[in-house]
Amino acid sequence: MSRQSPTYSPLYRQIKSLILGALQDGEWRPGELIPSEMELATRFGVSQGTVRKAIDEMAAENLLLRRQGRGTFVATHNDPRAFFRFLRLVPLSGAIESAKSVPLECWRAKAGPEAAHVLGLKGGDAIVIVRRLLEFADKPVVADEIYLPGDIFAALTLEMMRDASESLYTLFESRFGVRMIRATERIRAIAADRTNAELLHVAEGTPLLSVERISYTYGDKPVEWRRGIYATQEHCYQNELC
Amino acid sequence: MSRQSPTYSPLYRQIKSLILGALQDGEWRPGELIPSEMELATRFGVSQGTVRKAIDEMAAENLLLRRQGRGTFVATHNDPRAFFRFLRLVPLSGAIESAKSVPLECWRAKAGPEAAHVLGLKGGDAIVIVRRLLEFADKPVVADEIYLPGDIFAALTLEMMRDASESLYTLFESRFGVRMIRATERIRAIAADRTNAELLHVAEGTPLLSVERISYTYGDKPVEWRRGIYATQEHCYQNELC
DNA sequence: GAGTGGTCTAGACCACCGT
DNA sequence: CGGTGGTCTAGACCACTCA
Repeated sequence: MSRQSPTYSPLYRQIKSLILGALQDGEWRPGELIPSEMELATRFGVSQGTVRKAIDEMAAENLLLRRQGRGTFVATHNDPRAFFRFLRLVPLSGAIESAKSVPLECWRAKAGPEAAHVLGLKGGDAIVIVRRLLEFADKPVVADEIYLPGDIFAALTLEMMRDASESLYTLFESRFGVRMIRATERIRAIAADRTNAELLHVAEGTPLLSVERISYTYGDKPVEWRRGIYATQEHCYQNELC
Repeated sequence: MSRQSPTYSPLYRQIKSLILGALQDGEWRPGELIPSEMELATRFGVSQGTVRKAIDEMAAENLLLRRQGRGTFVATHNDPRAFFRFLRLVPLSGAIESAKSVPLECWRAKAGPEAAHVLGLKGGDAIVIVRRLLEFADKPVVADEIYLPGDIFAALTLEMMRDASESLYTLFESRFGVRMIRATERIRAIAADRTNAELLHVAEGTPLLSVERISYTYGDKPVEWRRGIYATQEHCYQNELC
């Protein structure tokens, strides 16, 4: 007889929202251990199975990482598995190469209409722009230009990126408390202009991939706009369809 | 005290294997309704919850499709959701365009070393080669060359593909009983040669995407090797990283 | 209203990890 | 050894679909 509200949401999804909120508030930082399922169950006043289902979904979305016998951890980019989820470039040969990030420039600017739109800012808001190279086996393969919201990344410097042995996203996590959750990429083929030709050591006019990425953090908030130019003479962008 | 075998597999995974086997044997065809969770539970002598967990995983892998109140169905490519999982090309404008497949050629050949290797055949084994165009808004955007194992696709003809209003993969399902489960794609940038330039109505030398796909059916068996040439003047390859 | 998948609970036991 | 996540069960009830 009693009618549920039209926007029915099962209990485990409400629990999921609560855990998500705690993550967003920084109650547990990336890489940290969160309370056990039983603890969370008593905290939220539900059964362990309900907490389990909430965590299951969040683990499937790569927000949490379960480790049997140890506990559940906040996912982090400081982990090879997460790293290759966001860098889809692999050598044609199949060999395993380590990537090295070479920061070139880092400066402040005011957002143009396009950057403002993508990042959810107003035109003229402060942004930070980074240019960097990605090298495989000491050869340049990717030239990135990265646009970041100025309010969050005001303190970012070239030195910071040079000193960091880790990936950029790991740096963003540890220094700025921003964790990238997901991203969309739009890929097109372009011809190398003079700048890209020099950076990537290819002839002008060489076909290259243009990979435009928008990255989102908790709450689907866009926090990075990036255009990567990929040389695909000896590498390719690998994707899984499933 | 009793020690499990070193290759421990939980009950629900064994159930999953049984259901997978039934799918592979064609007990239920793509699009068909499979028995209810309770029926499967009694059939396999386990609880409903165990069957549920097996089906959960298979639904997550896009092998099955759950529909509340109706039942669980064998996934099929005859479904827009599945269709766009395998065609990642979208218009830059964001408008929704319907794709149209235009078969050009279809002939028999013997597998060269590369095709044989990819498709798990012996060199010289029979294969079927298809060339076709994909048009968006009546303009050619993709030129595909498709290599198929001859033993399975011997009966494939150009007429068959012309008559089929559905997608190629839907045709493969209904006429050949082959369902594509997953695929890998390797993307590179190339310059248009004369053939591609004519097919796609672009100037010779225009940068294009080369998308090489290997598609797998049940049991991770490769059953399609495809090279697509994508024109990205007005479209782009869109990918989700998560 | 009957049947389906979806949620929630409670309890038992197992596999894994650190100490 | 104790604590964690992982599995399995049984049962109750809810939401959805279709005849």
